[in-house]
Parts: sequence; C-alpha cells; structure tokens
Amino acid sequence: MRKKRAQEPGKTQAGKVTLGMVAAASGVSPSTVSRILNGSAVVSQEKREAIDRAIADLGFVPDPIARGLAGGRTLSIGVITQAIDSPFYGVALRAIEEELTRLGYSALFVSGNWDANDEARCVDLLRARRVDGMIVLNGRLGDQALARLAGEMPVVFTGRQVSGANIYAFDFDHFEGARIATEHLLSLGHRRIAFIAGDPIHSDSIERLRGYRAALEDARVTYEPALVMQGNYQEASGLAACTRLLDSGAPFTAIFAANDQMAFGAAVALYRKGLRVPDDVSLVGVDNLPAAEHAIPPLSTVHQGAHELGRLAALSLLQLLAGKVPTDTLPAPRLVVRDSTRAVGR
Amino acid sequence: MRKKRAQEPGKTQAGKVTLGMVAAASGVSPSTVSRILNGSAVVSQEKREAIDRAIADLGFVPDPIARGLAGGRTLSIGVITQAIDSPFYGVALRAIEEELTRLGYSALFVSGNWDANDEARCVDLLRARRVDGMIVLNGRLGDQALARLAGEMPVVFTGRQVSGANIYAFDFDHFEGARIATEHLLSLGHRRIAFIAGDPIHSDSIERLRGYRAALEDARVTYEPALVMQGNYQEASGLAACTRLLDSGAPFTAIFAANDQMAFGAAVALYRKGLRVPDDVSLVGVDNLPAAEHAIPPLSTVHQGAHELGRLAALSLLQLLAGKVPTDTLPAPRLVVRDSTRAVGR
DNA sequence: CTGAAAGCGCTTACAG
DNA sequence: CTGAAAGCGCTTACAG
Repeated sequence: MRKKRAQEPGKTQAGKVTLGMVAAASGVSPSTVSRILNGSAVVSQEKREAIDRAIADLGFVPDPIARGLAGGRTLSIGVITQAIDSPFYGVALRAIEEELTRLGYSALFVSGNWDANDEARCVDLLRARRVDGMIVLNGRLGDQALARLAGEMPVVFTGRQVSGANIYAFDFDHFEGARIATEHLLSLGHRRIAFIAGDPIHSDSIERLRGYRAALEDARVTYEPALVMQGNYQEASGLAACTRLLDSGAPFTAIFAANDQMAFGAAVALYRKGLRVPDDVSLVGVDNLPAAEHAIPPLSTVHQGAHELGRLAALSLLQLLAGKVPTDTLPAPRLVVRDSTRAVGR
Repeated sequence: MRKKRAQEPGKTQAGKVTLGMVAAASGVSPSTVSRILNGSAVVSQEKREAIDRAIADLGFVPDPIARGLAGGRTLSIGVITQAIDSPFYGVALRAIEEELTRLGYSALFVSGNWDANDEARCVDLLRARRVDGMIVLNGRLGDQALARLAGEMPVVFTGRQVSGANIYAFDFDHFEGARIATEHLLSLGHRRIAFIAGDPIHSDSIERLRGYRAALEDARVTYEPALVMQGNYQEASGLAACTRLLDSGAPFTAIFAANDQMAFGAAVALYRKGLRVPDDVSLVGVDNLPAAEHAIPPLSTVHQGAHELGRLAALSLLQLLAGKVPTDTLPAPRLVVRDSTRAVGR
C-alpha cells in the first residue's frame, strides 16, 4: 500500500492495462486499436475480432485523461449551476448526470452562486479542465463572454434567450406559467390577489410579473401595486414579503408567489399570524418542487419540469457536439391543483 | 469559429499558453518552471521572479489534464453521493465543493442511487478519471472493495465506521440524536410516542431505533412494537407509515420520525385525517433540513450538520493526501425546538 | 486498410 | 540549483 503517488517518468502505473498492451496482444498497431475504439476508420473484420477479444481478456479501459490530452476531447461536460443544493436545480442536475453518464460522458458540477465573478471563475476552471462543452443553468454570463465561450466549445444555456453558432438556449415559458397560476386564483373567485415577486435581476421574475398582470387584465381586475411585494426566490424572502403584506393592512384573499420556495415562506408568515391556508387565504406557487407535494397543506403550483430541463440540456449539448442543431423545447407549464387554493369565501 | 475539435498531433490549441512558453520567456528550462509551480525544489530568487513575471505576463494557467497524465495527479476528487438532488446531502455537496475549490481541487460528483452496483460503477468511472481520492457519502461499498480502493488512493467514508491506512471514516452520533429527540417528547409529558423508522439496511436506522428505545427505557416507558412503523427515509414512506399507524387505531400523542423527510410525510397524513400538529399530535424529526424551518408548523428536529459533514469530508481527504492522519469528528447532534412539539394535553 | 512517428503539456529521475 | 531527456497513454495526419 503505497501512499506516494509519484512515479518516475515512464513508469506505468501498476496493473494498468494500456492500449499498447492490447495492440501487442492482438498483433496490430496501437493506431488500429485506437481507430476501433473511436470508430474513426473501417477495420477488417478479422483484426476487429482479435482486438475485441484482447480488450475483453485484458480488461482494458481507455484512459480518458490520455485521450483528452492527445485527442483534445475529455468526454466531460462542465455544468455551471447557481447552487448545487438548490431544491429546483437539484432535480435538473440529477437528470443531466443521468443522461451524460448514459452516453459515456461525465459531468463536472460547479456553483456560480448567482455571482458574475464566481461564474467567470467557474468558466475558467472548466476550460482548464478541458471540458468538451458547457451547460450553464440560469447564468449571469454577459453576451460577450458567452459568445467568446461558444467560440471555443458548444454551450447550452437555460434561462435566457440567446442564439448563435455553437449555442443552444431555451427556457420555460415563465409568462404563461404565471398567467395560468393567476388565472386559477381568478377562476376561484379571488379578486384581491397579492403577488410575491422574484428578484428583478432575473428575466423570469419580470416575465412572471407580466403574466400575473396579463391574467388580471384579462379578467378586468385592476392591478394594484400595493399587493405586489418584492422577494428574491428564497424562502426567507417569501416570509418577509408576506409579513410586510400582512402588516400593510391591504386586504387580499389569495397570494401568488413567483416560486414554491417563497410560497413556503409566505405560508409560515400566514401561520404565524394565525391565518390558515386555504381557509383564510389561498396560496399558489411555481415550480412544483418535490417538497410541494408534502407541504401542509399540499401546495397548488405550476409544474416546471426540472427533470425535463436537465434532460434537454444534456441532450442538446450532445447534439451540438455531434454537429447537429437541437430544436427541442421544454413542455408548456401546467397547473397542478392541490390543497392550498380554494374558492373565495367558501 | 471552428466546430471541429480535431487537431493534428502536435498542433497546439490556438491561444494556449504553455509551460514551455513561460520557460522560453523567462530564459530557464521547462523543468525549472515546473518545479516552481509544484514547489518541488528550491529555486534561486532571481529565476523565480523572472518566472513569476512571465507567468503573469502571458497569463499562463497550468493544464490539469497534462499534469494528471505526467504526474499522476489530477487535482480532482471523486465524490459519490447517493442522489445529487437529496435535500440533506445537497448541503454537504455544497460544502465539499466550496472547500475543494478553495484549495485548488475540483469535485467530480456521481450518484450511487443507493445501489451497490451503481456505486461500483461510480468507483470505476472515478478511477478511470484518475481522481486523486474519493469521498463516499453513506455508501454501500463492501469492506473488501473499500480496502482495495484505499490501496489505490485515500478514501473518506461517511455513515460507517471503518478504519485502515488511507481511510478516514466518521459519522454522526445517530443513537444520541434519536435519544435526545425522544427525550424531548418525553420531557413534554408524552408517553405514547410512535416511531417511524428508516430502512434497516442502513446502520443509522438501527442506531436511531436504539436511541428511541434507550430514551423510553430511561423514562421507564414501555417499548411498544405496535407504535413502530417502517419507512425508508423518503417523504412518501413517512406518509404511508403514519397512515398505517392512524388506521391501526393504536393511541399515541406524538411521533418521532427518523428523519425530517419522513416527518414531512407524516404531517401530510395527519393533515389528511384532520389532525393538527402540535395541537393533536406532536412531531419531531432528525436532520434539520433547510426546509424544516419553513414547514407548517416549523418542525422541531435534531440538527445534524450536513455542511459540517461536507467540510470535514473534504478537509480530511486533503489531509490524507498530504500524508497526515485526520482526527476531527462531527459535532454532537443538538435539539432544535420549533413549533411542532408541545406538552401533552395542553 | 494499416503502421511508424510525432505530438498533446506536463513531471521527474538522472546527471551534472 | 538546473537542464536534457524520457515518458505518461493516447490520437491522428502522413505515407504506404
């Protein structure tokens, strides 16, 4: 058991089966073995079989590090998420990992922490690791930096609409999601519907506010700024926003929170004031987090398929890598009615 | 903008600043530059300065891939988690990433899915990627496989007590955590305390059951098997277990769920039957997930520092890598009283 | 279809 | 203290 990992130059790791050994065992050159591995040339049936046998016999596994250095590919994909422990993105990361692993790639996850500088550092780190491509989830990268990056490798971007060669971007229809959530409340007879908004630095926050207003307008309900409170997508901000709302004295019968996390926070504020959901106020969120189903009461919300998001991101990047142009998009948001919403005054 | 990543052998990537260029610019050999980078030899002040300047001027960043191939180190650490989207481990992964990044390492996260085969595949994948060490969070790896792995590289293991050269393992005190949770309920006057257990395949489940029984015994309360329901640490299992409990007709005034996720599920079962927490039944969990604070009602629970866990895992692995013997352990579990528990019959 | 050769960007014994 | 050289395990133009 040697702790030292140092090795003399040229000394092969003990027990390591190399491509050269496969070549020797099957009586061909390393080049030929390499070509079989990569499918980069037609090889005679006979040699192919000999090589396959040797690979199986020796238990050869190609070394991704060496492949990376020699071939310029590492079979690894950089994934920049804002926080690896986000309840929403966690599900997406899971899906990305599943798809990538299934297709022989590895994912390198790094957290951008909703900070442009951190994100730039993530890009540098990933670049140094020679990832074959990057997936940026809801990043803050500027258009310039993004274009530069796409000049080096394919990039998939979520949460923003950008286009260009080597780039694929897609997003949920945040406007529509917010619209149907609000419409749901309106259809239950609510007229005084408060809105807890997300951080306006994100375009999705703006879209959701627009969706809320559009639904109101469609129902000829006057938009009331006093019913809109600012949050930042975190639970605590939902709690604070709802508390401010309550303290303001403005009457309302329902709350639409721009995401489930803020809805959970709002529920706590209501609970603290002795108000019950949905008896006293109806509450609806967006995201359909795994936790929404097991909240008290189970939360009505708009399903945004995080799993779909991750899957689509991984698949489109692989298409880009293969020189194809992805075209798939995310499914439309859909309302999930649970127990937190009820007809007004019932 | 070239999509093709192919490169002739020997053709350097455009714009890539290499160690050789730094050497040329500072008038020394590549070996010397390498030694400075790695601190592997004393170099004269004069050359050191020239090299530092050249590195800064050219913006040289060492290539981890090449370093890995040549030096046998990749500065990357494999992290096997059971599910990257776990609310509990998510926090730990975050901490691992933070510490590792801070110290110049990268984390490669893979999910074992609570499955021994998947986990073995994760190990192979990570080995092929030549990680310098591995962190296995609550793995199912057998003792043999673990010892073999530790023969190749340092390993940090959580959720199990194992020891050996190149291995560091630590765990929470699950027994004590369960004991203080139960004691809390007992101190509030509860005597008929139901227990929703975790999957007995995990040693922590067994420890928690033991802790529950020990507290009961200390208080001279008879252990009642009819009040113990089996779960699997997921929300849905807590819901199902609590429903079975309710349907069984066995009287109880409090529930201790072996983790917060099952406590959330149990709360839903109670809610569905029209029972209120804590008015009708008190509820306590274990973990202190971020969501516990924003549950309705905010959940009393036992804090298990997931962040601490991740931090300690990363730091101990780095110590192992440096040839040191880690000795730090996790802080003791501590009770966090919120709104879901109340004195019986009050 | 296939091999010999050069090269990826580093590291490290070896020999001053 | 420092350099020249060999080597890590592959890939890919080049030349049959």
